[in-house]
Amino acid sequence: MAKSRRSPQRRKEALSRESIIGASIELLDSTGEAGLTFSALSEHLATGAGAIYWHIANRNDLLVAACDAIIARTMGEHVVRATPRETIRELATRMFDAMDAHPWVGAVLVRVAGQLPMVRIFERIGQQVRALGVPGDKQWVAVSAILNYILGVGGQNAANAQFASVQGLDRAKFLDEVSTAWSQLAPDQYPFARSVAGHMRTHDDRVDFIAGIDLILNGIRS
Amino acid sequence: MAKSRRSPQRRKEALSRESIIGASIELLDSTGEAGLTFSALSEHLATGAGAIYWHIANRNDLLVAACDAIIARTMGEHVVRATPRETIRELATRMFDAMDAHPWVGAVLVRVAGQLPMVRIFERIGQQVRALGVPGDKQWVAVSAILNYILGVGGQNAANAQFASVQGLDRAKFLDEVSTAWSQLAPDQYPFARSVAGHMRTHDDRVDFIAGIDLILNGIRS
DNA sequence: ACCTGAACACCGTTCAAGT
DNA sequence: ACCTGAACACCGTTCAAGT
Repeated sequence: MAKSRRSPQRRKEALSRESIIGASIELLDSTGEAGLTFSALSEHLATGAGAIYWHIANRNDLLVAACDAIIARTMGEHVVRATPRETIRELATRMFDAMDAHPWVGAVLVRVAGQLPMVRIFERIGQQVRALGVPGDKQWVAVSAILNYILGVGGQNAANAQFASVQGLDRAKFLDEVSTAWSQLAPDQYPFARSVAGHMRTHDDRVDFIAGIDLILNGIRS
Repeated sequence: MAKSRRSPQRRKEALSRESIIGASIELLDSTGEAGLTFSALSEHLATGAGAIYWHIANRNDLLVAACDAIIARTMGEHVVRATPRETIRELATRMFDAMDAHPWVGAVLVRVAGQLPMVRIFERIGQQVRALGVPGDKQWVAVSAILNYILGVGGQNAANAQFASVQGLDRAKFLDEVSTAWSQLAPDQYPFARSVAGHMRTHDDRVDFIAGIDLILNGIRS
């Protein structure tokens, strides 16, 4: 009110690490990992390309920060489950859903070994593995098995999503194509791949993912 | 002999897809994934950059082909083991060793869902899971669990190797640094990560990897 | 302290021209 | 048919100059 003049739509608020990360996530969700360029990002933020470097170190830093923002959200919310086993299932399912909603997360996650986003997941699952009563010297292997399985699935999902989007196919169409390709492999060399080609066409990724978690949990128990 | 003149050292034989893939693998092993550029590769092959495109479609095609060459070698050799379980352990161990010797393979592998290199591994493990007596409708989940675990570990190893090489550290020094970082996390937020920080410093990746495979195999049996 | 935007070095890919 | 190498479009990052 005191201000005599305001631009009709304030074009931007002060740039900040948070606003940059937020814009990056939007960009990553809509255009994939390759879509996160400094020119697209600076346009999105109505600023110069170089300005971004005042707040972040480099592109990789930005990618990890964006990934960590998703993971912090995903792992942050409280879990209300009766048993450690159910809690682990819940956490794993959340991870699946997060990587499904943001396919680039899976791809980034597999390259940030030992860094913050991974530690968050590791910690959360680790506490439950401990609560499960797994002896101390077996906890590392148990948690690693669950975590690496999640990362593997995440990477694959990211690859599927990227491959499908490059070809302009939706997910179902894409899986259908892969399934067809597998069913046409040489019968003497690829009998197993052929035999499960049909399953790939009809299966529910999410259900199979959780079945895999259950399988590993059974292995942990024994 | 009929030839009047030969260049003292024939600078190159005819370019071929195979020779390009071979040179790519050398380059990838020595300089990592970022080191595979068309300028480095064409220099290595004593040819022009554009010539390579006569034999391969693009950089990604080349990366997948290089990866597949390693996987074909790794999965190709015959396994002489008494039981399906031992055979799976052997195949998984080979994968670990291959990804350890060629860290870029893990990174490439997680992005080629459904394509040839992955199908090779899938098939090989699938046949053994079938031999294990797993019922038909559970085979997909069982194989996926093993495969995704391997991919997860491979991705992590690739990330570790790349991170370590960027910082000019050897693997042991690098793990030592991560271990120290984990042990300094906030005790109330990261009790589990802190508790296993010591294990990370001393553990044998390969041994723990196989322990994870055994854990999954136990889950499959139950 | 924070931002601008031109400049730099480098990259994958294309393509007219050669053999 | 296969190769050359200059040209193109694009990228992450830097930095002198502004406010």
